[in-house]
Amino acid sequence: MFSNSSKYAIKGVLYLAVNARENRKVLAKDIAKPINVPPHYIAKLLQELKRHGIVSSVKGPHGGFYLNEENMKTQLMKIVDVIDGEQKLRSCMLSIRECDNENPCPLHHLVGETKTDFIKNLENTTISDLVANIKEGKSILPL
Amino acid sequence: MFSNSSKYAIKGVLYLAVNARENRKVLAKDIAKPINVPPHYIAKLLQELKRHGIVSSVKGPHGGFYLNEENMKTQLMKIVDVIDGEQKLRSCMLSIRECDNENPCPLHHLVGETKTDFIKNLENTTISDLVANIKEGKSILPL
DNA sequence: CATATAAAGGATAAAAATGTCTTTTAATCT
DNA sequence: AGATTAAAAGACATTTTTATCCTTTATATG
Repeated sequence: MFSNSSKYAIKGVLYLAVNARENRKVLAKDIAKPINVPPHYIAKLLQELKRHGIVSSVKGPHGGFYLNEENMKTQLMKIVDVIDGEQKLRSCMLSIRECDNENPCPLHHLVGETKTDFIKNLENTTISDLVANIKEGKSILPL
Repeated sequence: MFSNSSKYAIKGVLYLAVNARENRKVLAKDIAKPINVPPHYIAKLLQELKRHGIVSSVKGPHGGFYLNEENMKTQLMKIVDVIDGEQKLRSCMLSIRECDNENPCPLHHLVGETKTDFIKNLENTTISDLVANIKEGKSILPL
């Protein structure tokens, strides 16, 4: 569906959403174990996410990563787009360029609304939505 | 969603379904161009599919690949399973082992029925179903 | 039976994804 | 200012996926 890297990125951001705040930053190396991702790997991904304004960070003593109020409003799609590129998700099941509703490839109807709905969900769901679900017990940690 | 290799495999099988029969076999190298897949690559994939009884082939003069009646009944899921492994498709969006309906990961509900439906479609749809759709003009070639 | 044909199989190469390590830069604290 | 901390950046290593090439085996045909 999407790459390991995107999964890692989402897990990292979600971990920050639950465990970090501006006055309670988390070090890259302390995120790695709880979300089950190699330390240097998650560090790289968080750097990239920071560059795109999806997470916040401060260097030096008492530094680390966190999400501010604005970051919490990030759509899941934004994360996937930064890491994998949105196109990867939207492209035809058989990678046929001309495939669309007018010219559907042989698998097009098999996916049908399904895929469109999924993408809409990624666009409409924010990090804080996911956190809300967790707090309401609708979904669970750990990652 | 699934790998390039699976896409190639599906395209190859579909091409055979439409263009080959036991008395009209197609050479591996002649499949490559119309489905837009490297010649040696599709040859490898067809070998693997043959091993699993998904396509038929004969060596030597007037040999080549084709689908018999039985092959036409292959479920799409079978192809994906042979090439990618079914598990890849079924696994949790965040690759969390314990994730299921009782212990849903934070993305679980986002996919919801959607993914289950898609997998059911792959299981219920056969090559001849896809060919029928093409003949009825519900989906289009080329690949 | 010899020869040509085409898949099968094995080895290798290239590219992309994943993972690790080292150095540099920025912030904090004494 | 100097030392320490931690992210940022860049280089490097490994693994997996994708792609190509060469040899072997099976089949048909003259």
